[in-house]
Amino acid sequence: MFEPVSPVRAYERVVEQIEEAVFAGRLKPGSRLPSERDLMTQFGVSRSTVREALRVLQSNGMVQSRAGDPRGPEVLPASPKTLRKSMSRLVRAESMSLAELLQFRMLMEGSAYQLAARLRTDAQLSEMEAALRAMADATGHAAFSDADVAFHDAVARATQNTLIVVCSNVVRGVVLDSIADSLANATDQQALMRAYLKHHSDVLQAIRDRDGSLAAQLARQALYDYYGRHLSAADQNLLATLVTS
Amino acid sequence: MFEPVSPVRAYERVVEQIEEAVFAGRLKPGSRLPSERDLMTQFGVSRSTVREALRVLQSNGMVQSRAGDPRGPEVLPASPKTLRKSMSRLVRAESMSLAELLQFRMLMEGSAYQLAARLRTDAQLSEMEAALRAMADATGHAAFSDADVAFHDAVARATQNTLIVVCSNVVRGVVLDSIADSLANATDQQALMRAYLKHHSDVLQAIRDRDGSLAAQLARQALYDYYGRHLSAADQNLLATLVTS
DNA sequence: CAGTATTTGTCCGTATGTATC
DNA sequence: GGATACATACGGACAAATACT
Repeated sequence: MFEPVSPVRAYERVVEQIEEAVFAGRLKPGSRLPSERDLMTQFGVSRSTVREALRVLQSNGMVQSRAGDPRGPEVLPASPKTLRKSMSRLVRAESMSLAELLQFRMLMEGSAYQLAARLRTDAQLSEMEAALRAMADATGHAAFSDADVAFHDAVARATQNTLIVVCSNVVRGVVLDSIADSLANATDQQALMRAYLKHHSDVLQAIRDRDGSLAAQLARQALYDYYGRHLSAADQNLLATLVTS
Repeated sequence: MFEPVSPVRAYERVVEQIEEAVFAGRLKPGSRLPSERDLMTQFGVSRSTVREALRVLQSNGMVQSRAGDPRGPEVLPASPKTLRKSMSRLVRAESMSLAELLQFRMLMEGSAYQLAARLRTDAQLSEMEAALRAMADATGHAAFSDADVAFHDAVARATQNTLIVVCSNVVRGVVLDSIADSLANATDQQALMRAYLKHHSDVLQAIRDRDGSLAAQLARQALYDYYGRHLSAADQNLLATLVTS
């Protein structure tokens, strides 16, 4: 019948009002909020309350205040930064297994590559080719990994879907965090890198030909070959069936 | 040669330390933080600084303080609530379109249904059948929607992948947030619900038969038919090609 | 059940470092 | 370089809310 009520703090109402003004467009990105002292009088609350509200808004990536700036706190444009932060937090807290992460990444990147093969522009194709050359020219593992990130990022951007870009980015980062040391200490590192490079070259050709299904399958295969060794036999079998799906 | 430095506020360092303790498992969900006065002395900062840090942690869903509780702020378990909040924010700020959201959901649920068709147990199949019956028996829109959620959740759980469960849940919630009013005010609501129910029945049969590809395609088709009307013609064309992929 | 002690929520005042004009 | 206004951080204070005895 009735809903339980929770007391609404003063700082929360300040947050709500400023949030609402931003969403309604009355406060555009780049514009400035009144100073903390002005906000005190406008909201009729103390300085501490205003500050707590500003800290919350800052933590959510909506405003940014700098000490001594007479123009007041800046209203920031919406960005997926906080989305990435909260997703990373969740992944870390849930302590998900590497198999789950890798499975998710195979599904996600498979879809991403399929879309990218259809929607990519010539300029984006050039970006991917440049990243692939950087991978081939890379001497150390760090440079190779950076170029790899650039390649995947170019593909994700080609999908023109913010969520795919962010999710791919986050999951890739978490996977790397989990087994970065294993990769760096691999005995047959050179052979792995060559095989990985070959995979990317094949994928790129599929994207060039706008063959989405092939690109998706090759992308899943590359992930499986590169990371699958770190899984149990049972998990390897499960993921192997995903490659050709 | 040198990296640019940005001043690190006192409250941020407090946040970092508490966050790190939670991630490292030294602070488990349900346990209590020291009182604000104890935190003052432990961190060597003023009470305002401690409070700003606690507000940030509370905004991120990691702790919860209640006025007058001598046990101190409670450490909360990880929850996808903030993930959903930040994603909704991006949509409201119009830096992410409904088309992107729906596209992502079609990819995600397609993969989920494919996996679920392979991995589902008989018990999970029974859950889905029960949810489908609840949808058929539902009188109002609210009950119908609740049963729909239960159905999708049972499918997501059948994948045995936490990330898929969470992401599906979050994206579904954000989509509903965006167009809940449009759905509730639809003139041909009854017809929509009947068509939606028929789709689910077909999908369930595919899951029963362990036909992953068919289940995935039917799931994408259901989403397109149910939500596609809210998109522009160009976006509809793009998503239509996704259905049969 | 009531009293008490503790904690949070909020306010005020002040000192200090900083960015802009 | 100086003046001004700002954010940062500190300390003290009181009322409301909560838990425990």
